[in-house]
Amino acid sequence: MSQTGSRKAASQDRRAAILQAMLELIAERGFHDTPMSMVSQRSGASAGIIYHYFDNKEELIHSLYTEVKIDYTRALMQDHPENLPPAQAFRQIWLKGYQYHREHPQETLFMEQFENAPYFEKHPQVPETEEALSRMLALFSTPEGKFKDLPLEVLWEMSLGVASRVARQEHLSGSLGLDAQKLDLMALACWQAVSEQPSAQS
Amino acid sequence: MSQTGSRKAASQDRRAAILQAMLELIAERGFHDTPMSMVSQRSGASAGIIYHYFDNKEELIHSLYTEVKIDYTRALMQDHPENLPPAQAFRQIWLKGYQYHREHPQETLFMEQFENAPYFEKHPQVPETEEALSRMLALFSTPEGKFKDLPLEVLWEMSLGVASRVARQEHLSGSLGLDAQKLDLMALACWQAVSEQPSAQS
Amino acid sequence: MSQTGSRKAASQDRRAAILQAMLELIAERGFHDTPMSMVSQRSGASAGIIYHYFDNKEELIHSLYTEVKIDYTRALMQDHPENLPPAQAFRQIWLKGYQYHREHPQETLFMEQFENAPYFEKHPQVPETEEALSRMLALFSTPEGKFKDLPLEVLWEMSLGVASRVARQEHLSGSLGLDAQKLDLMALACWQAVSEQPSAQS
Amino acid sequence: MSQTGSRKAASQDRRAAILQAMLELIAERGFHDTPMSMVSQRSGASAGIIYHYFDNKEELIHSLYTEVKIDYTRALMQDHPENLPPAQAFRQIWLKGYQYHREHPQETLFMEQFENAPYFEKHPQVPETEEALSRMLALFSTPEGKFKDLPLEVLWEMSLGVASRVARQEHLSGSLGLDAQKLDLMALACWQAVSEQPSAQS
DNA sequence: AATGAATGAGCCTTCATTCAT
DNA sequence: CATGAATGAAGGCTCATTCAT
Repeated sequence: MSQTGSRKAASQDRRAAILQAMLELIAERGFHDTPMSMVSQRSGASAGIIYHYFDNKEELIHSLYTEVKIDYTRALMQDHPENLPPAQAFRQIWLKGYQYHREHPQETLFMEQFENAPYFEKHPQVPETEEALSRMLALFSTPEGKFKDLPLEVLWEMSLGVASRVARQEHLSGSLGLDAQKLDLMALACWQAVSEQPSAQS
Repeated sequence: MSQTGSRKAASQDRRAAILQAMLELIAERGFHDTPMSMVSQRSGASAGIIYHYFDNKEELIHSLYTEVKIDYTRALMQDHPENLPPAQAFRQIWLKGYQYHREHPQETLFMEQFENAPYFEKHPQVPETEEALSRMLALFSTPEGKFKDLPLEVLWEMSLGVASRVARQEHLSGSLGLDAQKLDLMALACWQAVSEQPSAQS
Repeated sequence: MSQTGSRKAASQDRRAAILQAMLELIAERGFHDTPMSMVSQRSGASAGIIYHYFDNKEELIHSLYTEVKIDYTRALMQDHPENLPPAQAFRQIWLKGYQYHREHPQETLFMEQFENAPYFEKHPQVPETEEALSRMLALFSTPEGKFKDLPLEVLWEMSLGVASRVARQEHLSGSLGLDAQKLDLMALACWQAVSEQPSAQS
Repeated sequence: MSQTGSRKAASQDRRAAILQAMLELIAERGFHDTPMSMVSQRSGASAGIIYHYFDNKEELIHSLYTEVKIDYTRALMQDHPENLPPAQAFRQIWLKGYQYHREHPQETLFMEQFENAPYFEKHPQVPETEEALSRMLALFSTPEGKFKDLPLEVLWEMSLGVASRVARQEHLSGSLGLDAQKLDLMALACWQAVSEQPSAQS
């Protein structure tokens, strides 16, 4: 059984290596400039065996997306502070999102590409993400701090979407000079955008 | 001269037809799932003649990007209101941006894809866009209304970037139920994000 | 008539320009890397009009070959010395051949390529060449100086063939350091090869 | 190991079949009238697999040239007689050269074409050929028999160059009626051309 | 006669996927 | 399970030739 165990482990390693290779290559070159032969080479797996783990290239990419999305969601929710005023909670989550994207540029580029690719059938919802999202939302439906009355998608774009895109731009074009103070200002700006402001209308 | 003129006109028509076909197809299928043969078919031009108008596929796409970008910029600046309070000016521009994206989903999808494609060398700056951008910026460096002290790229993502991405999502996933009131709220939210707020609570 | 004459002259000029362009381009790039469009460009003739002068690319090349071959033959026979001892006559002709090839590298490269191209149907004999050849031969069937009893083609390769190939090599690889003395030695060597030697067997 | 061996053998066979097909086709039709699809068909290999063995068409042709050149060189040096008077040694080598070209018309046509093709960058020296050439030269720098004081390229054209071109002509235009006696006479003629003659008449 | 835009067959090459070993 | 040679359908692009103007 220990043998079976190690075989299984080796198998999981190989699967992971393939996913990792695909992730790196897509970030570097894009979907279509990433031939399976290159994934094979980079991952150390033979061309044939990849089709043992994944039905085809498309399915491999969908699997990768699911894994990355879960990883990202976990990062967002990790060490989640309980009992914090909404503004603070938002700030922390926003900063964690930004940090994730900065520390995982490949994942960021990949998600961006994937979500922009019209030839990929709509990816099924990732349950982990859905659940985390609703947990997050609950934090911001309190008397002390509410979101504006806008669709969830819009709120997302105004907050974590901005974090993602700014982090991606920083990665691609070098630094934008965002120090801790500027990051705080950005988190605040997003909070001002999504939250009900005391005396809004200028 | 009328003969030369009509020949020129026909030639321009064909060029435009090719660009249009490429635009539609990229929006529908993406760069790499758009073979030149399909562009040829859709545009009614023969496969060979495309290379009379464009050096190669890549150059065709770059040309398309330039044209679309200019078109978009024009839309943003059209009927530009002089002597408006910054908050109002911002609101108008934001709404025009949003409107453009809603009315030009293909252009929107295309720009998004193009700007996300790692295999496209940096496209040369489009002068029209640069100029419009600086004209816009001038509107928001007044005592009555200033932008937050954040890089231009960040401000863009928090404002017109949001308009683009929300419009794109609406196009892809059907309506998000954004009526005029919600759009106003969104424009305001973006303004709150990018502008210096009177008493920013911590 | 003067108009007709000048029209005819212009027409001939154009024809010549086309042939010249093709000659240059083939020498520089070879048959197959010489598109008709390039011939059109270099010659200043439109793509369409070329087919007014020549049936197709192949016929154009055959016409060029005929012209070049006649030109070459004329050069060989020009100022032909009468009443010279065979050895002297041979030397003069050989040197004229060599000189032609040095002064006309494009023609030389073209003839070489043409005669080596398996896809060109056998070119019909050029009468001018045939006639010149037999006039030349007559010079070397005298008691004082005879050719060896070998087929004409062999004698050709041992004499003017060598001149052609050496001149071509010099052109391609820069100088081989062939001064007047060496050229004389080469002419002599060829004469020794083709002529009956007094006491041959070493 | 026998398995690996046979796989290797099969692989070598296929490589050889591709080279052979290319050789035949170039001899029949020339480089540019030999599409890869035809090489694929003639060799029995699929179109794609050719690129497993060779980077591209050009590299395939260069590889072919190297192989043919080595083969030719081997033929020239095979059973090389030691301690023969230079005139005899020359005669033997010349005849072997001629014989090779007669027995290998495809190789002959191919080499001729290759060496005449302006679009092929200079092929890297083939070491085997270089070495054989210098071994040959040594035979003809003795008191009893010397070459004329002419560049090596010239001597080559006057000797083995002639053998090649005559053999090629015989192949293309049928027999020139060259029996053993005539061949001996040709070998002698070439020797007379390249060697210092006792009393060279002017 | 002259132009040059247009055609479309064909070329070289790539690559997702399969399958004999 | 694993390998990697093999397949063959495209894909981007070229170019000899035609034809509307």
